[in-house]
Amino acid sequence: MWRRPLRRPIEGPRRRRSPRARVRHGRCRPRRTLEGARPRRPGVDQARRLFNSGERRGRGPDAAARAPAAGSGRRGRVRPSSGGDPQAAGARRGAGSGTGLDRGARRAGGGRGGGTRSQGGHRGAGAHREAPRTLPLMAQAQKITPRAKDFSEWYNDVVMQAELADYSPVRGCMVIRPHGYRVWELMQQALDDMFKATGHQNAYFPLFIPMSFLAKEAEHVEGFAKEVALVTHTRLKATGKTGAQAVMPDPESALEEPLVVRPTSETIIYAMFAKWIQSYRDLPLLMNQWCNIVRWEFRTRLFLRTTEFLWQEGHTAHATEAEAEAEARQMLGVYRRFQEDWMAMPVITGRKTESEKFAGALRTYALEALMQDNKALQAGTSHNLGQNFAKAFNVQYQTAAGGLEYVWNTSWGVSTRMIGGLVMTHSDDNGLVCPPKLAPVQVVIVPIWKSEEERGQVLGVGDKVKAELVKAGIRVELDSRDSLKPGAKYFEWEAKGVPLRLEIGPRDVAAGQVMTARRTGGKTPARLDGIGGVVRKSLDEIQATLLQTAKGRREAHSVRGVTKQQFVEFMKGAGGFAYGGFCGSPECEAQIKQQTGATVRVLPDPEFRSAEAPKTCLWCGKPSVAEAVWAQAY
RNA sequence: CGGGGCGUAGCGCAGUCCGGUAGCGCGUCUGGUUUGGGACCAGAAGGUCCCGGGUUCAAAUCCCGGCGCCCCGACCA
Repeated sequence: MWRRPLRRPIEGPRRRRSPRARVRHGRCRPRRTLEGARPRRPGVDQARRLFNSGERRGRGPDAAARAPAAGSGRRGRVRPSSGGDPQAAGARRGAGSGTGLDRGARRAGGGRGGGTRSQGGHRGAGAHREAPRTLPLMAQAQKITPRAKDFSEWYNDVVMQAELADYSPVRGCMVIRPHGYRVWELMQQALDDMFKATGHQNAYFPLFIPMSFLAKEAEHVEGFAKEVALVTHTRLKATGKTGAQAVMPDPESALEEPLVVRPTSETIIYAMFAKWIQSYRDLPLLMNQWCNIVRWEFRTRLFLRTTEFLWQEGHTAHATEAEAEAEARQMLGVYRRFQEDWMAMPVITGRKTESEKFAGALRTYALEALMQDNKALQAGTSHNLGQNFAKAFNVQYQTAAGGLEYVWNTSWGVSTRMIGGLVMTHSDDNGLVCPPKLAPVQVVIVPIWKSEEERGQVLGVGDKVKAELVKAGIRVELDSRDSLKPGAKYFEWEAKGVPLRLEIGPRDVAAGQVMTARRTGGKTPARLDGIGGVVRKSLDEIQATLLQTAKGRREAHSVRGVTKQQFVEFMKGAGGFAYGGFCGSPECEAQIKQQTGATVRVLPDPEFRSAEAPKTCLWCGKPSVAEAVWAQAY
């Protein structure tokens, strides 16, 4: 260490740390994360954060897409320390995995970056942490906070330990790690195939949009004004100072018109459509782009809401309103199919109310899923934009009859936020549970041996099994690391969500079988011959089971025909989806939000409506104009 | 913008009140023994104690000033 030279004292007896302790606020706005720290209780757990969750919804409609962020938060997980509770056996979490994660998150001491955080709250307590107890200290690898204890913290733990993402030094922005990015790639591939099958083509439009473009559609600008990032200069200039002040934007490089970093691309895309569309023969124009988006969010959460996130935005132009409406509905259906068949996440589809629709749209349709904490997550949106943008950007076409008409547009999108939905729909206290169709690793083979001879045997069998599964098109890993015991590998792969594990030990080799263990529970032996078929079948069953389980849970947390009083209690209690009549007035909507925290998630499509249409508004008692589904939302 | 708290090894923290040249757990690296649900022993590496000034023979510790982060509220919704 070292100290520095010093001199004079001032002194005063002050206790505590002095300087720092104060914060400066100034900017401090709460941003992202939420979690707070929580006092830990002695001994057992230590740090944990809590946070509340974030409730905030997104702005507009498309909010769905937004993701969260990270930056904030969290701190690290708990780590070992004291004895943890010995949870039941299985409960503990995998060690290996943790490793990387957490750490990163919190970043370096400097603190700066984003990381870390959190600790703050806790502090004080010296008490906690007790001395290392002898027990199974080892085992204390980090655990995942149980869902029942703190859902938000559990979510962060799962994301971090599954190595889906990590906090970055950039506030509000996260890093999607390889395992998480693979999930996104699998999602992209499935969706892209569906988009192509419905006639759409991919293209790529600029990240930067002239600020004036946003202003062309009044409602649209207003919807995004508070969260756009601007590029105002084109170069830096050395100041001669050191540290963070060493460079500054060169005043002489200021742009005459700032560029907006796209919060969505309607404006730039329709500006191009105006150029490409001349006649009715050019319609419909069906396009999609996969890209990143920036929306300056304060409170961010990993995947659910981050300043920058990845998504896909489809944009189409049609000759008639009916065609545009059909397109918007069709894509909503595509999303639903994807979310149910691939993500195994049941959704309710429907229309958004005026106050929740996308800024600039005529109508917004959305998909809403119920998470395990009984809060709704908007998982995707599809908009019928009417002629709003066509008029703003002058997108006209000549009709067969020779007239000139404005086109009808649609836009629809889903984002990396779906990964957050995937996590909150299926995962458990042992970590991520990933539906087979989207699992980066669908099967992991864990060999078990004592002697070198056995090692050679089980690895030999493992290689053969792996080859057979690869041939069957299954994503499989053979974990032959010899630095970890089999049990440690189980925890690690469970945390990462691998649906099926095959254990191969000397006894199995002798018996010509392998032991199969499902992430969703249950271990059974399987013959080596025909293992490919057995695995395929198991994966299909797991996929189906996850959807059924999620559906059952959603229905168990949905209520219909409740009175106003019951509704209030429902929202105050466990929460979930509440179906009921709605008078359509923004006042009722606002009051409900204020008094219960719930909002209208959607005015459900026919298939989700109650057998008997509600006659009166569940809140004010006036005649109902539409049935609505309320819930507290992300 | 108000309130509160925090910044020490990759991560979690102790040490700060009462100045004496930095410690614990986990993780990491080596070697050996292990391996059917988170291994053990031994050894090792790893820190500009957020930054800048000041006081003092001596500063993680005291004083002043910055920066950064977290939580609550506000805002948003």
